[in-house]
Amino acid sequence: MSNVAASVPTFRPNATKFTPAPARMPAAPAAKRGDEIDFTPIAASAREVKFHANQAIYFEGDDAEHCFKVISGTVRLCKITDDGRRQIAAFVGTGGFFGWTGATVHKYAAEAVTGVVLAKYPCARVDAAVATNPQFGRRLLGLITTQLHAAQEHLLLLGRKTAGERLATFLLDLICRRHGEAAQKGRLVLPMSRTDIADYLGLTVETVSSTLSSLRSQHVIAVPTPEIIDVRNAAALRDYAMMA
Amino acid sequence: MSNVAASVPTFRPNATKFTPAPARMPAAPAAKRGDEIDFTPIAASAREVKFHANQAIYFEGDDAEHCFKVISGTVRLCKITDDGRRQIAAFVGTGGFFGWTGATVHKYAAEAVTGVVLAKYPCARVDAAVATNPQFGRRLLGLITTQLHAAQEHLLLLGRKTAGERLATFLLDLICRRHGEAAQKGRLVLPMSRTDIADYLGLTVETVSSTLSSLRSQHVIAVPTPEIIDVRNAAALRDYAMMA
DNA sequence: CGGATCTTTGAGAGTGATCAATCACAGTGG
DNA sequence: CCACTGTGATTGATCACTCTCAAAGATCCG
Repeated sequence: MSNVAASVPTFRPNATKFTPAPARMPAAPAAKRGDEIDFTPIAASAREVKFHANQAIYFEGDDAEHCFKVISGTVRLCKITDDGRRQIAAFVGTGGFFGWTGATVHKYAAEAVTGVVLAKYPCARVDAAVATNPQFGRRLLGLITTQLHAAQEHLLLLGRKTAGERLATFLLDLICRRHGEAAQKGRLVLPMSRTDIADYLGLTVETVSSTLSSLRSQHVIAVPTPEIIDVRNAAALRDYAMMA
Repeated sequence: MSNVAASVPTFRPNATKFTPAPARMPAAPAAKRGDEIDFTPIAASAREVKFHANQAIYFEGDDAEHCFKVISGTVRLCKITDDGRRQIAAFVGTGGFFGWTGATVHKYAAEAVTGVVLAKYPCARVDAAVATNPQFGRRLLGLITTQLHAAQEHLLLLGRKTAGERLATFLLDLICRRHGEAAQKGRLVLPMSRTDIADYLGLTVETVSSTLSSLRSQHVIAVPTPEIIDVRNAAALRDYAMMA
């Protein structure tokens, strides 16, 4: 099982040293969200680790020794085919949890999108906590269930939506989740590249770019810099996303 | 939130009365699989219910009062857009579990593909069992985690694979899961229609049909009747599916 | 200022969708 | 018994959305 596909850089030596989540990720105090999990039952076994942008956190097929909670930054979870095609299953932002697998190995790779700080927990400890602390197990179950629902929603996007609908849905999702509260309402600061967006939405970079340009020309959004998107007409965006 | 999309029949009055999973689903004694769950902790609260082919079990948005285990037959889990586009997130076969949601409502619709017999469990009971019986919670967590991984694998298929690869992957999956052990190795008895397959794979009926014809003309498969597919060359099928 | 990476733009090509028959089969009623 | 009807599957022609290929522009950093 060749995890390291030829063309996909997972540990770029020339990446910035660490860049602790730059302006892209304002240092807001990680407002508690409903889908966030309380790890106090296993807090003692936590260790803090850091990764810089585009560094691999683990590969698909690696032994599942640890799972992680994002303290700051953004992580992508992805699968890669032998010929290099990549699909990003999810972006995990501050407060998010990933890396849990019932099996002995990880089923997908995890990579840092920005510089990230993570809390690292031994899977064995998590499993033990589940087996002894029903309340903890219940919360973890709720978290994984939420992730399953998100994945199913994404199936609809990848299977049945057009490029315009995908982009609009993506932007609206970001507005809702608001990784790192932007100062102004309607302003999105994207932590990820166009390539990442394309691999998340099942499109090519070129299609992402031209679709954004199309939205821009209709004054639905403005793109002052590539990583900043101002939503000028949220209603039109919702129409585009095929949502009531 | 209009669940009942105009063109999609969810409760056809002219459907066969019950047809308890015909030849399509041989009455094999549901060999225990690893991803099956033991519901003895809440067995007392179970009730057996039946649905005939194409009958809705619940709609997206319905109150999440029950979850289900498949005793016999096949169920589809799907989402439908306002304009009628449908995406099937998963097929659930004998022994499978569905309908669990941490939230108060179901996040997707469930419909019988064939005539099905289900064991029905109150969500509240399941939740209570999770909160009091750590072993049960642990098993349920493992089950949902497996479903999440399956969904993520499907994301790769919908986002990055060609029509041929999708069909090949689908057939190989069926061979592995082998809903109802077919007598002979390599013979698949499809419980679902071409339309269902198309909505599962993010394609149209026509593309599914012509892709199957293409595989047939290359002697990779044989299709004696529309619902029977004999895999003649599994190796070629694996090549098609882009798998090592 | 030069080099690398990322983004944008545009022209052309191709896969899968759309549109339109035809076929196959089961159930129904004459 | 057999035309009639309705549903689902198949096939083919055409279309279009997105990909591919190519190049230029933008930004960052040395």
